Amino acid sequence: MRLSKFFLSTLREAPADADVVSQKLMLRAGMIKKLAAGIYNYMPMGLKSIRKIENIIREEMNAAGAVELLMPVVQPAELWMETNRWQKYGPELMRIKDRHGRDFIVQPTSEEAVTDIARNEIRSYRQLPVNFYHIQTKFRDERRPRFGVMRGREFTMKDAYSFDRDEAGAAKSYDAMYAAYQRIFTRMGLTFRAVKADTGAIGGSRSHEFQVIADTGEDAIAFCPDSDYAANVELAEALPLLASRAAAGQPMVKTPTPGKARCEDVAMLLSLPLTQTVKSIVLAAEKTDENGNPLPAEIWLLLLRGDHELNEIKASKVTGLNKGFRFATEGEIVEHFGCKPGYLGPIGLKKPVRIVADRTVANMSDFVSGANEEDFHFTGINWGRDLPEPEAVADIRNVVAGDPSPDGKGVLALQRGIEVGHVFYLGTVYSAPMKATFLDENGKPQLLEMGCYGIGVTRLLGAAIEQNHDDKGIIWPDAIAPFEVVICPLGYDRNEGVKVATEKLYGDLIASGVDAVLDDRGERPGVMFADWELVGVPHRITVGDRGLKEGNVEYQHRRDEKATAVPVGDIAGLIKQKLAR
RNA sequence: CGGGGUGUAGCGCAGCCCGGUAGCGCGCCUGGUUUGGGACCAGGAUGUCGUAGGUUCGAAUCCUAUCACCCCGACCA
Repeated sequence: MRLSKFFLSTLREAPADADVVSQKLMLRAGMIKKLAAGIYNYMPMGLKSIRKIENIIREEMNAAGAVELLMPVVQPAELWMETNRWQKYGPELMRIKDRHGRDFIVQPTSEEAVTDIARNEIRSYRQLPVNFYHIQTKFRDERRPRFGVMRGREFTMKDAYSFDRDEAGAAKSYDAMYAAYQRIFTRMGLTFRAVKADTGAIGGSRSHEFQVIADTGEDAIAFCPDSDYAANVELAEALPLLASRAAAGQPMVKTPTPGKARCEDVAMLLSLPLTQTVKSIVLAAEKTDENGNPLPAEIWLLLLRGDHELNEIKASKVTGLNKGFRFATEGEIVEHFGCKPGYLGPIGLKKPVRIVADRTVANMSDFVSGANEEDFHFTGINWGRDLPEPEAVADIRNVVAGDPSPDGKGVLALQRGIEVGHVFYLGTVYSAPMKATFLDENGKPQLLEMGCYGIGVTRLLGAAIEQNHDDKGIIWPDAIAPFEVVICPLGYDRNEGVKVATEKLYGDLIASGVDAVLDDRGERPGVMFADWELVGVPHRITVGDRGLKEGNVEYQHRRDEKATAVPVGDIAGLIKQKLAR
């Protein structure tokens, strides 16, 4: 591609409303333009990378046996009513009406549409398994769109849906997709990790997220450097840090702790380690009577060690809290504890509450907790002696670095990631309400077993940049760079020698299938270098009069400090070698 | 959704308090000189000052409404 036939529009300064580095760089490099909150134009330079991402995905999906089709962006509400998602999805689901007043949605995902296809088209077990996918525009009306294309409202997603005759088949389909995803992100040149993820209401163990590792990621990942254990912190199991409970060694004492509402402050005041304190988190579970009338909320006290954090997803799996909960109001807290937040604890309650201790807390002894009296804590608290054993002991905290790995093979480390893919076993959650069945060998209808597999195409663009940039701009991995190579001729418009050598080189590269761009603007070198470093093309060849006199051009990788001289005759070969062609 | 903030040229910003008919840098256009890290000189174009009302002789500036956008919060005892 000659730049004069393409379109490049860079900015020296990023628009003021850009919040993350990938968004700033994409805007500055002219890859995207914001049209509205969370809605972007993809400019030619951005689209080039997107197409490369899509093609890698497409090739690997096809190789894994999936079949591409295309389902519409606008879908009838009736389909979404069948699965009850019309009611359940909430305001993120964009709802529109046509001219007749009929309800439609703008698809955030396509389970309904694909299940509708499946129930109409799949009649026999002989047609199974099958995996349909498409790469299509999605819309989710995010509460707060941000992070550029990483959490936009409109975005492109590859979503695949497998259909199998039984769970064993679905497991195979799942494994095939898992393997395909490994290949896809590897080919893109990204550092990533497949982590175990929450399965929500569906349960089971088959759910993995593919996380691109980046410090700026929204998700926290726990992994074990000594094994292959990796899980989203939402899910990562926290083992008890105390194997057993030590015998009580102190009497329980009410201690003044004026103004010290946080565990850290109390520990410091009393010169105790933070690990000797217990924090109290009060939740409320709404209750209704048989007729569905609201009853007073049931109040729960969750106890965590002072240095630990509540994991709400884990809490939501505790029996009694699994129907939904919220944080208790201050009124509810005062009513049950007789005290304002800051000095709460399990001892001296005004009204009974249900108590859940984290696994570690359950094995603590001589610990410190609020006294349910403003400006007082108890020290030397012991289970069984000073208060009854907790009603329930559960894993309700986030793991922290240094925790033992759940597989028993070392300790956990934490890192941050950007979720770019998710593979998920669905079972019959869509096929059942939509009555998507096939006939088995005995002519009996059976529900289709499903799995779904998503890749955020446009999010990948941002994630790749978050992972690969420096203060000058983007540094694309070869496979998803808008161009693989840029040729910067110095004096293209006025030096015949440079022009001839450049044209020859450009012709050679194009003929070898290299995706090269020739900067034929005749710009000054500083302008060209700055632009292409911003855009992030990984390989640069500089053709200048000075080098040509020695028979050389210059090669510089975007990560190289300096250019190296390469004989004119060797450069095309060098590039092909670098690109592994 | 709650709180805060901002809307002035393609981008970044000043002007607003104290009303008098809009400016700076970058970019863009023309000509010239330059040409190995975002050149220089000269000339030039571009704004319904987010929108709609109101106050006023006069509104970017004051008032009201509205829209858009951004930030923070909604993991906490």
